[in-house]
Amino acid sequence: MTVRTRFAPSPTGMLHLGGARTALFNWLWARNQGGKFILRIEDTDKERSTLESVDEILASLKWLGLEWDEGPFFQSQRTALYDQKVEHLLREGKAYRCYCTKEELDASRAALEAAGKKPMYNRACRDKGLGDPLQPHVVRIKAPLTGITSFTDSLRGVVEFNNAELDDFVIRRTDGGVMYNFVVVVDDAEMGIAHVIRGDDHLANTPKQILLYKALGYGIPRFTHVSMILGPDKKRLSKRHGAESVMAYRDMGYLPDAMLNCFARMGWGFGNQEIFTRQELIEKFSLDKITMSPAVFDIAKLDSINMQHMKITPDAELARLALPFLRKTRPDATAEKLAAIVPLLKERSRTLVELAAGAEWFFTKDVVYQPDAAAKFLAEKARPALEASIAAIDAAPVMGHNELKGAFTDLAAKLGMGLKDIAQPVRVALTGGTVSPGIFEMMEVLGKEETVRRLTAALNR
RNA sequence: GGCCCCAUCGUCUAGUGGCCUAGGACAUCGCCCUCUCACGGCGCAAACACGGGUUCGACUCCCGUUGGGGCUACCA
Repeated sequence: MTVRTRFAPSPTGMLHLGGARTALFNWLWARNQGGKFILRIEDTDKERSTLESVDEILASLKWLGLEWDEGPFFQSQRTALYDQKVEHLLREGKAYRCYCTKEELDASRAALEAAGKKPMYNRACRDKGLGDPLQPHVVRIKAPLTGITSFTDSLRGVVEFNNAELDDFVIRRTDGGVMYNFVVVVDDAEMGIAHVIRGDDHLANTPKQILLYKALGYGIPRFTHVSMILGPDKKRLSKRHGAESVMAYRDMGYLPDAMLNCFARMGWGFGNQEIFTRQELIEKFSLDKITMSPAVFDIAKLDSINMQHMKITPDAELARLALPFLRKTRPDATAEKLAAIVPLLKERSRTLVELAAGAEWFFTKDVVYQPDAAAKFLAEKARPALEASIAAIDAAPVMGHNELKGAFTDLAAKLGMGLKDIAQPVRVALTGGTVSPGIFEMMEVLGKEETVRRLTAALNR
């Protein structure tokens, strides 16, 4: 039987890091097992669900490359199925209509709480018969009062809950809308999801869902509850912690594969390996190596992983990915030109944003000198070095960085100065700043004419 | 409050009773390389939350405490 997993976000906001990791684990397991990955949008909350969120979530998954095989299915379009299932439960006496008002419920709950008890529904309507379907009502599940509901989590083993803890929870609202715990069961069962992988915030919901699986006559799936991702303060990652949406990381210049690698390493390990390609992740992923304790997201680690991935990304591909960032300041830049200098940049950039920033010097026509840099390295005393550099380049038979370095080393010796006494003025002349790739590599890609032009301009400024 | 889950360096983790003098990675610090910044190389510092058991032997198993997280809605 083919493995079918699903990711079922509710469109009430952006796709955040935790959700993306859950999606990744589902996707990885499906891919690893040669199964199907299904996308389902849980938009049963009419109040909070938005179309913008749907678009954002879809775009995020696409950017990450977590392509789904079926869907997206929208629960808002499957109400007929849910109603049919609710009626079925009602007919079988496994659910009942409840006519209690909000006020009655609140009062009852408050009383229980005051008495130090769990604020559950008092089950006032449980044994009143089915009642009038035309009167405003909710439908509640008739949960067992005693006994134990247990299930096996593939990471934690058997987890047990006392049925006395379970409530006669609402499965359909007064307005006819169905509730999460109900639809998730109907859909997972109807969609053939035999393996539910989700956040462990759903662990305590699971017994309720088991009740429903049984009441509806469905087989119980295998559950794997993955721990949450926390912020630096060990609280669940949220807006407070700054960037939490996947798209924010795209905009900060991180690679999709690096994001996946980072997500995977939070809560999953494969020996001491740190860097995984997408393909390796698929091949090596297994549910039993998932860790149970929550992980704190560390952007410094992401930076490091991203740099590693940039190094293994082909230059042309990296240029294509970085181009949009560079275009913000250099609209005339092309991927071809950028690709030529990517080798000089990829080793010293943690993100595409840094890479694009590091490429500025190549695309500028007139070098803009940073005041401090110019004052320090383009002062009058730099004139001999600069003039000698121009002469050396003019005389250079080839503009290869190795040859140039040799020529400049000889030059420095002849002038009785260190290479750095020449290099820094040249660097500032070439780029306007003091931080850049190696000057000889830059000269090589700039070419003799442009190199001399920039050095001359610095001399005549 | 009740119920459930979790607990190894600052962070992510390896570790499934002896292989642990607890390994790796990131970050930090130091050194080397060096035309700047990085990369890279080498190195220092850094953890089994606590208390009881079980066992010849516990990071590993059990119980408790503490800490953190989650659920407890006509949210998902």
